[in-house]
Amino acid sequence: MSDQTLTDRSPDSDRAGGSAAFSPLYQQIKALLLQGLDRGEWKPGEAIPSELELAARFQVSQGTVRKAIDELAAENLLLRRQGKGTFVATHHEAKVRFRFLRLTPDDATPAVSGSRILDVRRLKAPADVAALLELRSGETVVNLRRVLSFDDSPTILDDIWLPGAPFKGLTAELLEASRSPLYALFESEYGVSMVRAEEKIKAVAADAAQAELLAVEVGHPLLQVERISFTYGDRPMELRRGAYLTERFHYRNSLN
Amino acid sequence: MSDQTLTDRSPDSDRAGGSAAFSPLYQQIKALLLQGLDRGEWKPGEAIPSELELAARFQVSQGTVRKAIDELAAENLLLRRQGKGTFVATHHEAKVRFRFLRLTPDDATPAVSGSRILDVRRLKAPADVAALLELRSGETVVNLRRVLSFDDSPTILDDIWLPGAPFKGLTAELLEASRSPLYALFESEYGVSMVRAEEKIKAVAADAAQAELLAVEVGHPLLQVERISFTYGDRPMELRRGAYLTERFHYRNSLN
DNA sequence: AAGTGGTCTAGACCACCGG
DNA sequence: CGGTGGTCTAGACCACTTA
Repeated sequence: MSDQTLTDRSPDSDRAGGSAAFSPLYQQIKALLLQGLDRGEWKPGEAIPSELELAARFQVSQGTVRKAIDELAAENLLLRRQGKGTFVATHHEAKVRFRFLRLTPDDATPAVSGSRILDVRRLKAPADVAALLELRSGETVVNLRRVLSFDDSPTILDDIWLPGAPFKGLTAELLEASRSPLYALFESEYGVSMVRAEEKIKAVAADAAQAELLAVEVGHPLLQVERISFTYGDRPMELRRGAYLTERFHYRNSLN
Repeated sequence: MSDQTLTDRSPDSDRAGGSAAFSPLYQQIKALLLQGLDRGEWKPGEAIPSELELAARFQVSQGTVRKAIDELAAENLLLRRQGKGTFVATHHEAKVRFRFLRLTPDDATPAVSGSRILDVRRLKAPADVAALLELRSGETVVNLRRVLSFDDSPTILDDIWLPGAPFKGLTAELLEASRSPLYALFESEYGVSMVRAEEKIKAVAADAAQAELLAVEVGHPLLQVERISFTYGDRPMELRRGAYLTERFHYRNSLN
């Protein structure tokens, strides 16, 4: 957060000029904060500077900084805590986990969960994966497959693809040693913060491989969830293809 | 919007008292606006009074009204249009329709859609339906079933339950005569605005009835979507059980 | 008591829309 | 041109946390 290149707002500049694209000050502040987050100036879980300090730094009023932070907080990139400060969102919290895992038990019984890694491989990205992750075809990716169980019954089959460069040194051992959720691991081990995701959902019939791993017959209906997760600059950083068993679980969603 | 019962904010009142629940002024304004919307003071598509007028009416500053409206706009109850005014959200708009229908063609080809009403009945609410619609068991409900087709292939099977009282006089003829989406009809004919919904999604196997209507074999995987829609006071006003064919469509979702 | 975010005000000015 | 929402400021005061 060194150089601050706010658009000149004197009467002769863009604001009064008319034709140039008009960008409010608070949007420029927001962009600067985003840059700071992206380059890791403040790490997940840490506090960013106070509103007054940022206002002084950017030479604007507290209200303008406030509006920028408001938007970032609404997007769940920042977390405000009255009396304490404003903090960078992190996946190292129980409540945040259900923001991305929408599968919920039909009855509210909390379930014991377990993860079993099937394999972790590095390979050249298949064309479809490369396209979705915005990689050049032939670039290295990490492919990770696992089974998630609840109360000892296998429920989720995940086929996860990650760009190779940011995830150097990701091994099965490392994954098995970690007890935190995957996105928390990505955050603390690789500095990759997942901020937003898009999902496409279908109902499909289980193929032979899926049927065996989930202990159902071939043809059994499965919820197929394809997710692309993004970091700060809307840069795709994970492709995840999941197959969910939905006998005792459902995918919940809110429409606003 | 007649009586305005804002909490006294003098030094001796709740704000300084300490123990009473503290509610910011703008939240009280928001609640008043919500009341006005609920009682139909301003109809969907109409403009609400300007910020300055509301500020004068409620004896607060424009900024405070603004913050109340900001939240209602964020929840999609109101729509701000610079230079024109603030409008009550309505389902009579193409863009709003895809806020509740999350099924999207895999390739972006726009599809011609058609609706066929199977039947419309009035009956005493089954126990599960009554519970979800927060009705006393035995109260009358309207049950409506239909098939939605895209490009002439049946794709969505809807089983819709509505509380009988607000939807008096709903008939198959009326539905078939209308070319607007269901929620738009509810709005203009029955004064019921759907504002928010919760969905629970599973993958299931088609039963005999579903298989025939959707022209697939029994056992074919279907996306089963149970939706409860709410009006202004978070009052449930529709239970919808849908079965979606997802060969050429998918359910899209964004995780923030 | 000091420092943080949260509320509220009053006023100025800008961007956009319509007559 | 007047009216609308949108931005920005400066300042006061409140609520909450920590020490």
